[in-house]
Amino acid sequence: MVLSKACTYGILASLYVARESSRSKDYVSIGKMSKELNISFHFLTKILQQLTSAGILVSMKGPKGGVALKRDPKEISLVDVVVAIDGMGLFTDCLLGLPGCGEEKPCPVHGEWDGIRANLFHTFRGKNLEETAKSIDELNLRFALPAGAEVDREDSG
Amino acid sequence: MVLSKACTYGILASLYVARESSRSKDYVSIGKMSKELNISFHFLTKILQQLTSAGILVSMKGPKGGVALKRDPKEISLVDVVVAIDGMGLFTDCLLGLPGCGEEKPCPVHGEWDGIRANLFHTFRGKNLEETAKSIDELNLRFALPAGAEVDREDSG
DNA sequence: TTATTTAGAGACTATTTTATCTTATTTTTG
DNA sequence: CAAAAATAAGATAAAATAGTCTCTAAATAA
Ligand code: FES
Ligand code: FES
Repeated sequence: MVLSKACTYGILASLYVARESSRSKDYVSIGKMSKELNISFHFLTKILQQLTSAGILVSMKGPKGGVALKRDPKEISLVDVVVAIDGMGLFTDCLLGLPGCGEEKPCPVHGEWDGIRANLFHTFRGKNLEETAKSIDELNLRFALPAGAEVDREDSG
Repeated sequence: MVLSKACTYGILASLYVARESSRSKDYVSIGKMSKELNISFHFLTKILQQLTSAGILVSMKGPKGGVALKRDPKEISLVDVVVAIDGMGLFTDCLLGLPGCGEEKPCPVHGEWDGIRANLFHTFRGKNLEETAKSIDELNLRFALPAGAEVDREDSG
C-alpha cells in the first residue's frame, strides 16, 4: 500500500471539506462527513485532528461546529495532506528500505525510484484541493468508500 | 511504505542469489545469506518459500542445500519478485483505496496515479536480476541492511 | 443557567505485518 | 544406516496499523 489507510481517509475528507466549503462558509460536520464517506467516525476524527494540528484544518466545537479549511483551498496541495499524515517518507525513503537513501551510497534501484518519486511528488504537489474538489462534480468522480463493502487487496496465492 | 518489508527482503535476497549464481552453480545457503544481508533467518526463509512456490527460485535441503534461481536471471524482472510477494495491488489498486480502480468510475487522482504506476511497472519490469546484480559490483552499490541498526520512518510530528 | 450538540482525548480492542522459536523432513557424508 | 546439515512448516510473540468505545470540554440555543 502506497498510502496508509489513515492517509487515504485524510485525502477523501479534505476533498469533502473543500467541496462543501465551495457551497457555504459553515463548518463541516464530522458526523455527517463520516456517514457520507463511510468512514468510521472516531477514526476519522483522529485523522482530522492530525490535519488540524498540521495547520490544514481548523475545528469548532458545539452545535454548528465541525471542521473547515484553514487556508485557501487553492493553496493546499494533496502532498500537504499526505505529509501531514504519512510524513515525507514516501518521497525520501529508499524503495528497498535501506537507511539513508541518496546518491552517495545508492541501492540498485535508486536511479529509477528517485525519478519516479520525484514525479509523484511534483504531480501531487500540483494538485490543489480547490481544483481537485471541483473536478469531482464536473467529471462525476468517485470519492467515497462504498456503503458496507470492504476493500480487499489482491495477493499472490 | 510502497513495498512491504517482506517484499524488500525478497528483492535483496533475489539479487544476492543472482550475484552468487554468477560465480558458481551451487545452491546459495539461506543461513549465509541471512547473515550477510542482516535479515532474520526464519523470516527470510518464509519469503524465499514464497519465491520458490512462485517459480522464481528452486530449493534443496540437506548439506550443500539452499536456494537457486529457477530461470535465467536475465528473464526474471524485479516486478516478478514484487508480484510474487506483494501481489499486483501496487500496479492495479486505487491510490485512495477505493474498490475497482479504472476509467469507468475514476477517483480524483486516477489520471495521475494511473500514469505514475504504469511508469513504475514498466521501469521495474525492465530491470532484470542479471543486469541489476551485475551493477552492484560495477557501481559498488549497497544492497544489504546495516549490521545492528534499525530503519526508522520519518513522521509528521 | 441548563440542556444539547458537537469535537477532543485517551483507553481499549482487533487485525495485519513482522519476527522468533520449535519441530519435522530431506539430503549429504561417513 | 546413523549423524549432521540444511530447508519446510507451524506455533507463538511482538509491533504496527486500524478501528471502537467512553468520557470530557467547549459552544450554541433555549
Ligand atoms: S537508496 Fe534505495 S531508493 Fe535511494
Ligand atoms: S480509481 Fe483511484 S487511482 Fe484509479
